[in-house]
Amino acid sequence: MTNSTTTARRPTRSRRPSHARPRGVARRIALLEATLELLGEIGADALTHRRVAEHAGLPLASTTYWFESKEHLLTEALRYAAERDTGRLHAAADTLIARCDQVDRAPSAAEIVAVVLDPCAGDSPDAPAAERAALLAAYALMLEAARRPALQALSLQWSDAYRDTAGALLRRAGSHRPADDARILMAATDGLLVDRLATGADGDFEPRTELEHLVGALIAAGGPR
Amino acid sequence: MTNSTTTARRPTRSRRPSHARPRGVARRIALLEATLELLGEIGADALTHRRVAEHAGLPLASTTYWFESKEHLLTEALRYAAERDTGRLHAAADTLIARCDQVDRAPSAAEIVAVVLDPCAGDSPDAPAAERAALLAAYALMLEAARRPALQALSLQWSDAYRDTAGALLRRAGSHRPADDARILMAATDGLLVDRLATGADGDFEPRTELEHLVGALIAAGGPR
DNA sequence: TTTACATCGGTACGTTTGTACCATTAGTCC
DNA sequence: GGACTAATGGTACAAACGTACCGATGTAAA
Repeated sequence: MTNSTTTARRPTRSRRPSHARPRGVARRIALLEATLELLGEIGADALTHRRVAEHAGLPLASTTYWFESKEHLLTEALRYAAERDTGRLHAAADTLIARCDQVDRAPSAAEIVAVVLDPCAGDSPDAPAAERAALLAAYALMLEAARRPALQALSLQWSDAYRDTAGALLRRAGSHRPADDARILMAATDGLLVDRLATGADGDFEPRTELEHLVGALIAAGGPR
Repeated sequence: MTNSTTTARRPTRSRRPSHARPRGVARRIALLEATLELLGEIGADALTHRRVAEHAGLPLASTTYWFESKEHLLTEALRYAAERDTGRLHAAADTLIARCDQVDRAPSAAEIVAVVLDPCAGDSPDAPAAERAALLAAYALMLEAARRPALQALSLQWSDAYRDTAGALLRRAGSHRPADDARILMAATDGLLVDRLATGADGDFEPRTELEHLVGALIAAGGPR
């Protein structure tokens, strides 16, 4: 809401203890998850301390106790989301690589796309809604990052991690320029998913199919030539 | 800000005259442009009536005179942006098609990418900053669209227009599945541009080059086979 | 010239916001 | 078990918000 310099009554003591206790850490995480869920459900401009606290089932003051400001809360939420997602991505990629190494074969386009799409798919029972919210939250934070240097560094890391992983898979699949191809694949993935959310075109096309075609085209390109 | 049901003092008479006068229309457009610029510069959650009015050099009341609510303002801003951009895109595409028809040749990958990238590039003197803001505004509205049906219909139109135009160009360039390829091209474009903004990786890669490679790969795919 | 309505800008109102404050309670270490 | 600090939750406040209101002013049709 940008209530910039409201009520500077005192020199703003620096909350944040040096030795957090387990229960406190759990609360902190609950707040981060509530932030991400709300970011996806109601959007960035409707996100308030009060709503985050309510969604997490915690008192209002817990938000400012664990995060110095709203900006700080957003930054930490992005960091949290990035770490969780890159973790999932790496795990999926490692599984695929192991499976391929076992029988000494290259990963197929479908397998690569499945890995890239995996962190979004989630494994919770209510996947569709959660997936939707997670995606929207991630993209909202990306947009915020364009304006805030602190977030920018985080999304650069996130983006690099995705690209490295996808690049490794593409190289094994025979891509002649894995780094570039990975960048294109990630960009197309994001674009397709956002388009689907923004237009509500749920049945009109299947990102997975489109991406498999793309991966096939990228790998084929530059090969025979 | 979501000040939902504030001050319902009276039955809210329905502003908006039936016959708008030229000066009024100009003001309305000034407000829409201010909205888009601010959306790109400061983000959705910092966008307020007051800031829009100030940015447009108009009194606060003009915002609520011309737009019933903040939601309405956002909706109209998206409509305005979509119309302006698809207009530019069509113009660029028509020019290219005419040029190709004259000497009976197919458009090159570079030319197609130039058309697709054109509406973003703008022609104003301060292109970089303006382009940046326009892009951010567009993507912010896309994200909003995922939650509001009114915006969803608009972004579907926007997306379709882009896809039709790009598809027509790709077909002429020899694509065997122009509709799908166009969708991928648009998605990759959006993804690359957003990534560049979000990560601040300004010199690390050139979307234009990446996209030209992509178009080449898409056209080649399915051809010889 | 009158009439009707579009437009304008200043202002007011009640709500919601971000954040500070502070009296407690609950762990943890000596 | 006393002392220290982390953690908690209720409350307070001023700023900023969305939006309503209204008298003044412009302008096209009658």
